[in-house]
Amino acid sequence: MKKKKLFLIDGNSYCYRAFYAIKELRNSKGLPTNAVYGFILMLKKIMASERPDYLAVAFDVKAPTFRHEKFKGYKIKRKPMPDDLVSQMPLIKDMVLAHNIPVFEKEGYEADDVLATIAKEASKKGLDVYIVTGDKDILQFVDDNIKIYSTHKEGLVYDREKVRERFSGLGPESIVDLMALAGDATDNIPGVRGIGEKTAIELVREFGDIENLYKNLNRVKSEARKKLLANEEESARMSKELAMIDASVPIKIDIESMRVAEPDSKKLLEIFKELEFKSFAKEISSSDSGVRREAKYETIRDKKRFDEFVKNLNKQKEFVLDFETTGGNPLEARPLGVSFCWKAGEAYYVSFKGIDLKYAFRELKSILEDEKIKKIGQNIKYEKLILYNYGIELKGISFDTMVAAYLLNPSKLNNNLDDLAFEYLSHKMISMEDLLGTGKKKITMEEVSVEELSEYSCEDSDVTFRLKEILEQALFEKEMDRLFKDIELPLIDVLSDIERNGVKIDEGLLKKASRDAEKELSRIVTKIYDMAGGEFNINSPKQLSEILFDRLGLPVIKKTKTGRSTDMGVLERLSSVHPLPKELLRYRELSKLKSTYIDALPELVNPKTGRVHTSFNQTVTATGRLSSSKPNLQNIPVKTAEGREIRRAFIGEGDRYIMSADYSQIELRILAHLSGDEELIQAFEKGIDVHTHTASLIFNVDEKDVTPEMRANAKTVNFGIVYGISAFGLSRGLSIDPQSAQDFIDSYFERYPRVKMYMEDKIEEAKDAGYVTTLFNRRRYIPEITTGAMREQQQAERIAINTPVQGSAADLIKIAMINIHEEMKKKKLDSMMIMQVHDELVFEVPEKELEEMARLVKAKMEGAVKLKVPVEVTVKHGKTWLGTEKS
DNA sequence: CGTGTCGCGTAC
DNA sequence: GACGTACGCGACACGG
Repeated sequence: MKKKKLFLIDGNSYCYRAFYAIKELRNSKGLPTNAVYGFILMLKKIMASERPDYLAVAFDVKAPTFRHEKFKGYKIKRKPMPDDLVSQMPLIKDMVLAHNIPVFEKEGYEADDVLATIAKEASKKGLDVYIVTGDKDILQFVDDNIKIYSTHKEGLVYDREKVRERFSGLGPESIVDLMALAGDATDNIPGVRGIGEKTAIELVREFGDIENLYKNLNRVKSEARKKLLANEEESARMSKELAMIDASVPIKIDIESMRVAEPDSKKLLEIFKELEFKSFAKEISSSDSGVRREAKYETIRDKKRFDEFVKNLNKQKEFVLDFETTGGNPLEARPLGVSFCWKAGEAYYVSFKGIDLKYAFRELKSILEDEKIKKIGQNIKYEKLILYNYGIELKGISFDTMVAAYLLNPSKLNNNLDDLAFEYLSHKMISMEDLLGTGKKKITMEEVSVEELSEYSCEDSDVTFRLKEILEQALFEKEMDRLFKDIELPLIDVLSDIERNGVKIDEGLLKKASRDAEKELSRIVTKIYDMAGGEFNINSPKQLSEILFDRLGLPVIKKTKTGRSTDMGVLERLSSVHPLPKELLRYRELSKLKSTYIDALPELVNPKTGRVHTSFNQTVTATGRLSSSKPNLQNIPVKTAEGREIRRAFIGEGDRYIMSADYSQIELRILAHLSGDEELIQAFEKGIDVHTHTASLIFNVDEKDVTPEMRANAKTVNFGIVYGISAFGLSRGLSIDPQSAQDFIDSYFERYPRVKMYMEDKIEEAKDAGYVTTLFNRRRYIPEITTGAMREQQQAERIAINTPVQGSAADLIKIAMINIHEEMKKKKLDSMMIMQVHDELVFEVPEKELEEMARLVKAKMEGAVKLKVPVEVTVKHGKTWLGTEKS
């Protein structure tokens, strides 16, 4: 019979190894986790490759060991364990224990001693023992049954033979003498100064051990060597004792307890979730969380059962609904079925393969439009948009799990149901991949069997229902229930309307612009090739930098991660040395306009409505702003005259007008409010142009003497302040040296002292609480402010300054949107809200409503929140988004 | 041939 | 590297 294998792991050695092998890693709370992660990987690897029958881990105990007692001069030269590793040690021990692997620690002993003690015992019992460590001194214990498994070198296992090979013929019994002479830096054994491993091996081979060596010191050939040895005899003898491992540690050894067993998956899962090790967590948690195990799902496919179901649904106060569709864009997607849930573990799927869709919607309409029957969803805006297509207006939205999860942590990348289920319910959902397959065998939603789709959909609804309970409580505990109920939930209705409305695009104008741009681009391209001395791909920064810096020999101004920068700033500076960069700038400008706007916009016009319907995402930005995509309507050019022309293509339908309403200096006003700075508040109260005012303060001149250049500089400083200014950033913005920028900043803070205090307060707050908040208690966690490296901490400080300002502005405009939307409905206006661009709202307005809308919008925007400063809104209108005149 | 990353540039 | 927040284009590298 083959001998059973026992693996004994030196926990500390493993921890160090893991800590340095895995680059920095933290969970979202800022807790370092890299060593735990690495430890698990190594543990898994050894389990998989060596298949041990028994396993145990030993750790050093942070206390003076017998070695300290014995040798008062035994000074700790070893660097202390890094703080980020110290904090992980308990986690690692818990994790090991959760694997049902015993952990040994003994006060006054190091891990080596404990391991050796166990190894001797196990060896006696006839086990094949492997000690896993990076320490050299343990090699003294190698014998027929005990081998050392090195953590330093992959696959290196020391048996007797390997030890002899490594130390030129010397065996395990000579290790302590070798170390007595050569010492061991990693294990803090001094040895004899001036004697290295090579000399030590020679001496031990000749004299056997150091006792014999010192008896016969006169026989040492080299005089110099003799002197070294004589000088440090004491150190050598001490080193030998230090190197000797004590294999008689008084611990109880029960080999059977080390037998490899199944891990405690519940405990392990808890740890993995806390540390946010998603992949590990998924491995152990498949579908055992109870969601499906206890579930009763029903597929409704005939009319009789459906009619009964509708009666039942009508009795509910609140339920989840979730559509399965042919996918993607809600204006084009076709519903395949819909699931409902009003009780955990119970869900119903109505298949439109069995029930006629038109009939189903006719029956459901009154329920869906009943304000008093509450609706829950995961991204319920999607459900609302689907229903619009069938003339149903979903009312009574009471919860959205995606939005709720976003509020709880807006920095998270994903708030999809799979991730939320896993995070909050430890439930691994049926994935899209499970449903549709992958690669060549991939099918569409329509091809999925009704049974499978039903199971999938019911699970979604069920999970959404369960999530709601948890997220609702969490929002309440963090005092974000008002933000959720009063702002984010009502906003869903507003955003659905904006998206459905869309905006009319003048496709003819863009077609012509495209042809014009095409012509001009080809002219520029010819010129560029000519100047460059050949054709190349101008769009490729790599090829371009070869032309600029290699062929033309222009100076490299700035580097990127992967090469030499050719961005705008660089090209501008190069244009004084060579004519090519100027042409490139022109090319870049025009091709950007053409590819991103002129050609992209018409592609997104919905053929049914003749308009573009953007998606306004409510759960993307870390600050609380909205984002817009497909197309992004929030970055349509405005700075340059040529770019601004794009806005001419945004038009009203027929003879309707575009009306836009802008907050003036909203972020600076919010800064004035949040900081309470008298000087800044005064400036706004008096209606002074804030950039002129800042200029007069930092340049120390009368407001009437502020030159346009001074104002422009002050404007850049004002922006910088909001972004969490740094001398370097400002110097770049103003094209001046960092010292002069610092001078600007200093004089700014001198004149606006409370602004400076505000910034310091926010940084302090973020350090204390771990997060910052906005006017309406929107929260953003910034763990990097204490856990990060220098650079990250500085970035975190700027985030702490900027987020309350940017986020409060977002709160403000969201409130305005809700109030305007409500008022427009109440007054049954024919106008439509069609865009939001952070500090601007855009409407499509018939002529007869121009006046009323201008008044209404201005009043609601300015009055959204009462600040310590007046809020000003400028309303303009015109036939296009470009040609707007004051209303 | 699809996917992910990078450099770059647009907006507020 | 270097002042905040986004989205999206084209190029390119990578893995099937």
